[in-house]
Amino acid sequence: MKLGEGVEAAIHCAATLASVDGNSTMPGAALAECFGLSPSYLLKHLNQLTAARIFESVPGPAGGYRLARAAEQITLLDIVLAIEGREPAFRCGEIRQRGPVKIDPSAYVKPCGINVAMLKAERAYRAALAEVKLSDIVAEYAAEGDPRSYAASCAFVERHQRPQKSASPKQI
Amino acid sequence: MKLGEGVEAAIHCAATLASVDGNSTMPGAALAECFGLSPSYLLKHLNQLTAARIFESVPGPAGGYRLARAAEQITLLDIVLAIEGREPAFRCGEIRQRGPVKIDPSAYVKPCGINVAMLKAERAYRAALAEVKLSDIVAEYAAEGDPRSYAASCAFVERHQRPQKSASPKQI
DNA sequence: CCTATTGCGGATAACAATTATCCACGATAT
DNA sequence: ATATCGTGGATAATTGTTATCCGCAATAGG
Repeated sequence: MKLGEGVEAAIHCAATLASVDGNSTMPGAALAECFGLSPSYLLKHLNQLTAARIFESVPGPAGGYRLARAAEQITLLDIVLAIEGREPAFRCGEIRQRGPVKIDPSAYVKPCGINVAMLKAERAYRAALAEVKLSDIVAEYAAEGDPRSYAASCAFVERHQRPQKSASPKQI
Repeated sequence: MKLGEGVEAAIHCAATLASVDGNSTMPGAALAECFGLSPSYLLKHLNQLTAARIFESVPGPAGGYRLARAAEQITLLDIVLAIEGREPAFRCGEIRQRGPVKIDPSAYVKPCGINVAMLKAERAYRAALAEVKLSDIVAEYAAEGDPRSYAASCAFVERHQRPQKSASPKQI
């Protein structure tokens, strides 16, 4: 059981975007630089987050990314699912009906008890992630993190964020 | 986030071994046949379970595998950790201190808040798995599963289990 | 209108992990 | 003695992850 590295990058980027002003944006290249990540690969993940409606993207010069909604409305689960996909970690291959023990298919209408237990555990995992809001992460960082580090992050954002002419797009 | 296929195989094998008589054993080849799995690869997983003291192995003809302790004393977490390893799914790469924002190392003595939240969620996952005993899986299968399927499984075990001469090894 | 900047998507390659197979070896019941 | 079985190592086949590149569309600013 392993999460891709993209998850860590995605959450850090989301936390960073949470502190840009109003509807300003931050280019993907700046986010990559901020964490020492390869820009070309990070863009893939930023794309997934945009597709999941967690980020919004603005093309053109002065373009970039911003949060699609308030940090209070984004959970760690949203981000993890956007990067890792929605399929459960445990994939039941129904091996119970693959050997010589296999009998009539009508005997397997009930889901495999093992699968049920594993999925239930994963629901607990996801529930725990859903309880953590992006705003919690940012608040904890501002309150508990080292003040110098926090100031450095804010300065970096200040330096790279770009104000937008048009107002934030209307909600559909 | 994905679990290896070995987990499904391991749990099914454990549940099967739970219904062998006394200190009888069942050969790995029989377990592989039971679920239509490749024998040579399944042996690797059975080995991991033996190393984790969940299974016991007996060499020689009439040898094979059996549970190392009662099914009530084995949880799904035990099995998952034996196969997947004990490292957490989320591996914090400390990317917060990899970009130009990085400052003095003394600013990063506190663990990253993101890592804390992710590890907490995984503890919830493991706690849920620890609550499910192998005996629960077997009992549920006997009570709720299709009677024909249950009978077929029992017959398969009957046919392949092998009684042992010597008593179960003493607990250390 | 032109240009520079930015996100998007596809194609592709480098790399790592998982899955699978095979063989020589030691143990042991018959 | 011999056939059966688990162990461990070596090795391949397969898949997934990580990373890079290039052409395209969008757009702010001159």
